[in-house]
Amino acid sequence: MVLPRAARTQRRTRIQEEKEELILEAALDVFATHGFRGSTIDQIAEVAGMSKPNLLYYFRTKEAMHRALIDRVLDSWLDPLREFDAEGNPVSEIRSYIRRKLEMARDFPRESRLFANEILQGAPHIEDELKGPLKTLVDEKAEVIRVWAKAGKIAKCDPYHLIFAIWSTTQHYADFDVQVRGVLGEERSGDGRFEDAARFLEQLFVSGLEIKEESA
Amino acid sequence: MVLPRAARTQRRTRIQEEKEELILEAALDVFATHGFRGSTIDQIAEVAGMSKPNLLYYFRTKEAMHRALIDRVLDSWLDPLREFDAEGNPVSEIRSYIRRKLEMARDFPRESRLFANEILQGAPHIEDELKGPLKTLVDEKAEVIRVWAKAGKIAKCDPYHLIFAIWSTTQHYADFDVQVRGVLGEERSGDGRFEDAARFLEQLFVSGLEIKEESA
DNA sequence: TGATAATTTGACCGGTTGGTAAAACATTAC
DNA sequence: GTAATGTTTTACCAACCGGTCAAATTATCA
Repeated sequence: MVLPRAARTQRRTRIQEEKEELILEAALDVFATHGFRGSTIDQIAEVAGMSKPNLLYYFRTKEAMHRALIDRVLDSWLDPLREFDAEGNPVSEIRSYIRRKLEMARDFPRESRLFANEILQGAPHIEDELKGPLKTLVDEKAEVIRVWAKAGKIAKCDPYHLIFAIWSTTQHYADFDVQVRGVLGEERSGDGRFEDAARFLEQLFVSGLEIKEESA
Repeated sequence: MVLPRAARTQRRTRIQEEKEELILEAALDVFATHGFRGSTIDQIAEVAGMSKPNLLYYFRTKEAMHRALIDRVLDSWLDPLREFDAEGNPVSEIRSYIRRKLEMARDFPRESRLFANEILQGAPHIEDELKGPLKTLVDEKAEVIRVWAKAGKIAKCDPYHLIFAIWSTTQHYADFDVQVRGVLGEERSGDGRFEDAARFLEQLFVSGLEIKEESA
């Protein structure tokens, strides 16, 4: 008997495990480059190498696929920010946060674009996550930064906008990759651009947040 | 007699002028929030308040509409960078470039999202512009920055990545607006966030590019 | 005013879209 | 091995998509 996916309560088959993995991998490809509305189930099915109805056997709707993908990716996407350590040295914490975010942009550009597409289009599917878990996490880390600034360990600045700046500058290399490579030209479009970016951004943020001795 | 749009060689009617304006306005709305593939002609027609065939009387295809929009917007989008003055004071040039870009993010978020969508999805319609006029302009301004750095007027840095950083941090407030407002919360989602952002970014880039006296 | 050209509309078309039904096929448990 | 369950496919549907057509309507101007 064929049970609708949602009704299957527990115990997933080996095949289920494998195929769902395969599908989400394909879905990431497609959603990341075309956004939700611009993607078609047929397209995902083709990338996954299976028929559309077969795909719909594992995820009953396009929405369900997208949901599953977001859920899986969002968590790991926030890991670098979670690792941000209140006890650590402020400058090196910020420096390594930048580096980690840049590594993610380099190694997981599709994940970055998945969110970028989603947020650009008004975040219709992840509004709750934005205002919930994400906001909570950012609030927490912003407080850490605020305390650092107050204690005179880094320059006074708005911690939220600092976080936004780190997000935008690093994710830029994933989301706007075509533009970056287009502008840099063929010669500079190798992986070296990430090292150059890391060097520049670390310099920018580290000197940019240094304490200015106004009254010593 | 009804002439196909492309065959009309010159002399546009008042109505043509008005309607084309109306359509491009509506198209900007729709393309900016859904991307090219995610947008439908019906949708644009509805926003423009006219029937689909009527809309197609002015622009014969969806592509033509998108093309016209890109052409109209791209030029003005690059104005702030063009104003970047080699003769001016480096710090104040950079500062006012940031401010102008931030003003555009505030006043023309749809235009920003139109490009963001396009580039995010691989820039299928503007690849030539990226590698042509845009690259040329950036090359030119990057050279200006390089000379400034060489002359010791600002810190040594990769000018291309500096430009990318300014683009990404400022456009972030247009492209990722939902996220920014979600994270800042209701209280801080007023227009004040742009002033806060301006203050932070000017501080970041100005101190970040200050000369460090290593050997005086 | 009337002729002429410009604009607008409703009906329509072939292809694509998200999704379904049912039967064929494969796998597993006993 | 066989029965039960899990998986895949073929055929299909209604809604939507980009776009066409011809007729109806409106604006322009001699």
